[in-house]
Amino acid sequence: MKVVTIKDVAARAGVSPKTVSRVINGEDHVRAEVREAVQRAVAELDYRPNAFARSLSSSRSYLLGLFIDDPVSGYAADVQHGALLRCRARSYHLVVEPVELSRPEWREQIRGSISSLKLDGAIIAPPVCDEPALVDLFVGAALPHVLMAPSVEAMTSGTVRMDDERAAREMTEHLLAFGHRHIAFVQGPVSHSASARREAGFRAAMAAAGAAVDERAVLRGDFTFRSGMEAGERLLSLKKRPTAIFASNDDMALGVLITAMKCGLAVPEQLSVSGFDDTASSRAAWPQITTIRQPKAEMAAAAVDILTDPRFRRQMGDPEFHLLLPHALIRRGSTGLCLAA
Amino acid sequence: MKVVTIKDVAARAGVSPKTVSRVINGEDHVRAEVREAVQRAVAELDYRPNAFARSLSSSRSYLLGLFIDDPVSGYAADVQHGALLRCRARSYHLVVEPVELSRPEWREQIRGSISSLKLDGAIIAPPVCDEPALVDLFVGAALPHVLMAPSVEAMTSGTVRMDDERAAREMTEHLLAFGHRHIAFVQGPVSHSASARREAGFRAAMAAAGAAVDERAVLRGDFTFRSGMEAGERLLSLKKRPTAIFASNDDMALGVLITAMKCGLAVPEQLSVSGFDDTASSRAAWPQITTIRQPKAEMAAAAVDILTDPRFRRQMGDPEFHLLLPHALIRRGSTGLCLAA
DNA sequence: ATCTCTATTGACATCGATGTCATGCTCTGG
DNA sequence: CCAGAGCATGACATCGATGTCAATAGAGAT
Repeated sequence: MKVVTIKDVAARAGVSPKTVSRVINGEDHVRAEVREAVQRAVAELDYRPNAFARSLSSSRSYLLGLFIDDPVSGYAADVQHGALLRCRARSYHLVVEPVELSRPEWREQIRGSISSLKLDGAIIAPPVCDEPALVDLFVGAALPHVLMAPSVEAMTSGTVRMDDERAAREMTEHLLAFGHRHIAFVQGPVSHSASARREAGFRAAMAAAGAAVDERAVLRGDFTFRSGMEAGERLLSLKKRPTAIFASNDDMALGVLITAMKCGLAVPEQLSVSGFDDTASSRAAWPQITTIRQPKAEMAAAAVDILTDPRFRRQMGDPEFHLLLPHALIRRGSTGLCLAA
Repeated sequence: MKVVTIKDVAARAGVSPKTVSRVINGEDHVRAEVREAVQRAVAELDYRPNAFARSLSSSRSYLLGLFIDDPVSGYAADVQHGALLRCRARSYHLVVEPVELSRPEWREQIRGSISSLKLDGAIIAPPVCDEPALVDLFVGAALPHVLMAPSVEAMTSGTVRMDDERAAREMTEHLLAFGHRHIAFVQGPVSHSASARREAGFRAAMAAAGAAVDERAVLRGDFTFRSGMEAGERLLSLKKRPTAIFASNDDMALGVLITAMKCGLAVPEQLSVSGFDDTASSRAAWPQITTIRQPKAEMAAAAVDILTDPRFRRQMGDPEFHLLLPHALIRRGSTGLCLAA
């Protein structure tokens, strides 16, 4: 169980440990031949730097934290995966920290990870990125952090987001283009700031097209499959039944779709259904659901890039650290021409 | 930006750093009043031990690794969540490491995490836990590790599993009890050892009931929704159409179910469908899918318990470290009486 | 030929905790 | 009343890397 240390490498290469350290960290001021000798020694001994010793002495941890509300969701999985791969490419590691805002000890837990693990940076996913008390913890600790899809661009934090409102507008226009006028909308939970933006986009597009929004056909959901089913049931039993339903995420859209099938409605012939996010649920259905592709993995990867960019610490306010990533409307089988009388 | 160290606490409590360390780590040989004084000082200064310094000097890292093939799947999410919560309760942290067996550098990456992060233990999820070359990396490093749902109980590793064969038998019996005789089976990929066990259970139950297995109605899938749809299409176009389809995981069962709806078949009146695992997909459908609840989070939590149990290191062969967790058959709407002529 | 100046290198202290071991104390029992 | 056991505590070295700074050597300037 012998552990190879930097001293062993130094001895083998005939240099001092400090020089080995320089080579490992890609610093300047090392002659090419010495560098090669060290690299050879590293390879021969299969040397791996001890991450803890390195962190202790350099006060960098090479660790990023991912703070997330519901780590079981498909959304979380995509975000985590994107962050993980980019971390690996940058020789960082990722620590996932579930945040349970419902339990009072969440502050303690977060402060514990920050100061115990000496995180180099944090990625804060929705919806907890909209909790000011939480973000303040990071600001207070002067810990670089990036908010994903936040409601506002705080100047003390980096941000990575997509244009929810515009995307929702485009989706609504897509439905309008098919001739739909009576379009229902299933809202997301108020705790997600994206909910409001998506609804605003829907209303803006309707208004621009001169189509009235039937307020009885605007229902609140909570981004779950079940809430989508419930909304679907209520919408389909309306006297004036909508010809299209725009659910503000895919899980709810799937719920609506399943409900439509239960009611014997053909999709998209008798009812168009559209979602948002492009999570697995939108593909696990038939017809597959027309949706907005949210670049979740890319957003997470961009967050990692920002946090590991050495310039970031000094320039949190730099616009370069407020990214807007492009979305895309993905046309699939669940939306089509309005065939209503 | 002042960091509180153990020395500060020691000074405040009027004792030596070593004594503070004893209190923090709950060691014996500290007078009650001294212990209290130290705890008071810790609280007043809001002291948090530096995880890196601790790891460096104690050669324990308080880190567990979770090695997993496809971190985006619903299965992975459940496993991870179970492990995460238990880690937190035990003051450990979890590092998730995706393993891409398809890329040649996977060995390097794993060896890097093991020796760089000095993991205290590893949880190896299916299907990679059945890759001997991978497990050998941990055995070779003498790193305690637990295999989840492995094909065999290696004596060099801990194991946590469920009885896949028996569960599959029970599910088959459930269908047989509804009067089904012509039952189709959708196999999992050969890379998952659980696939074979589930199929064996299916065949055993069929044989015990004297029901013949129609080999044309046994198709291979790969645990994805899409492969379930494809299997469904082929099964439903068979001349001798099965009255029940048992898919060996939920994603495929969902694919089968959707295909049945496309074909206009009523479930469960004209076709019973059952799945396995109790992942989100089994509930994101209508009717909801009858399935086997696999205790994924519990298995992961148990793995954490095993790895953090101080006795484990010396007694890997101890039967106590080979757990079999109970499953359950969850009856939902997708299975019912066989109404075929 | 001498003097800067800079590129290269290593000695040594340091990060913040824990392991080891020595010390002094209290308590038991003969 | 004292030897010996055991408890409570602290001094000091240590884990394995990096930061600081001084020392050296060679290049170029005068």
